[in-house]
Amino acid sequence: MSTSKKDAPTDRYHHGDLRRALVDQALMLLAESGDGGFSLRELARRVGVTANASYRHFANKDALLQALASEGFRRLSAAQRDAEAQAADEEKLLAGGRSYLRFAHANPALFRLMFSVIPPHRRGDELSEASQAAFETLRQAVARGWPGDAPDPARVTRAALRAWALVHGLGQLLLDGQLDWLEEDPLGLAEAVLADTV
Amino acid sequence: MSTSKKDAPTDRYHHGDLRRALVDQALMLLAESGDGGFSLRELARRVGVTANASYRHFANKDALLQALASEGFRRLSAAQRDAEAQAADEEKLLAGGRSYLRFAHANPALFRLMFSVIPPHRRGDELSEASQAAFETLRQAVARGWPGDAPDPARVTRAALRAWALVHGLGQLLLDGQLDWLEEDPLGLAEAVLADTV
DNA sequence: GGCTTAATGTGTATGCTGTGAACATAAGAT
DNA sequence: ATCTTATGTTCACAGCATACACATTAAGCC
Repeated sequence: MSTSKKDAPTDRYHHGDLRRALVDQALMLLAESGDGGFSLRELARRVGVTANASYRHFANKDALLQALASEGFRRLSAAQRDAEAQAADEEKLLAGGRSYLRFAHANPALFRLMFSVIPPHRRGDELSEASQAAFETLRQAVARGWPGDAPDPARVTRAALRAWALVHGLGQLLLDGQLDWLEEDPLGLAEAVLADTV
Repeated sequence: MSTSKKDAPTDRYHHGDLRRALVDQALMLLAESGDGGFSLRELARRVGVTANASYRHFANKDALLQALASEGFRRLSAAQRDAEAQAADEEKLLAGGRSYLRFAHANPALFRLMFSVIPPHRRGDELSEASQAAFETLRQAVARGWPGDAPDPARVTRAALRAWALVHGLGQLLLDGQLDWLEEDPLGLAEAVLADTV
């Protein structure tokens, strides 16, 4: 790694790997600004490049956001699988739910981007694939935690939906600050409510 | 009611009741545009007034949105109370939950405005009051549906939170189009999942 | 009726945004 | 060395929220 593209990223006309730099900085900018205060121009400013440079790598702002959301779904799934792997059998589902809440809490703007800003019918291929994989992760967790055996697929989906709605609702209330006035630790409260019911 | 302000609202320099006209049109514009495509300028255009005229009645865009959100909470509470009043005793809670889902489904942008766009810590007095009253409506519904007697207030709050999270999560998934790929009728699906669990 | 004053709407301007088109520069192939 | 293609820059435009000075009207007082 001496003369390759990795080194000397400073003030050359060509950036080296602008696409990756944009995505990386965008994730940080998103974390700071909430997804309202996120602008392509500010992003370009941070990366040290002209506002329009990004258009060589992303068709428009939405395409950039889709790349970020896809990354988010991959990380969320990974976090879920990790959490489930480290939990005892009968607590795997709960552990997965907890990881969902923690992900939302740690990446509020990204979470909103993934679920609310870009609705499913506007998702491109990469994002569609990533999000469906994430739901499949949830579905399998529910299927594995099933009490009896030979679960009917439709019933599993229904149960997965129920679990998702609960954990997603808690996440939304948490992110929207709707639990703030109740206790000192909103995340703890959300996890407690989750543990009550799952 | 002949020569009073109610008549002849056309092309006078003074509008008559611009504030109300702004709020009314804003609710319609919100319903059309989703809350992204909502601009003060477009609103003013519709009401037939200059873009800046609104600043005589609302300090800024946010103040207008707060007025809309307040109206939303009042309507949501009213819908809940109506639904509960018309349901049998042991179905009141479920009926309330259903009305929550229907409200979300019928007023998606307003729903998002109420819960996500304006977080609690930025709510002004009017909005704070309206939203707290709405939560109180939910809490009381949960308290009245309690199986045993003499429920501990803290337990009631906790149960209310759980119910809220479920119904709110379903509402969010519904509005975000996350249930669209599963069935033909997303609202029906959400209501079915709700009925399974409450 | 006529005057004063406060309420309300208009015009103009600023700085932000996303994005299109023409141009400039760098890197690679021949 | 020259041509091509990928990549970044400049300039331009329209839409946005919003601030400030001004015009117009309605309401209160004599």
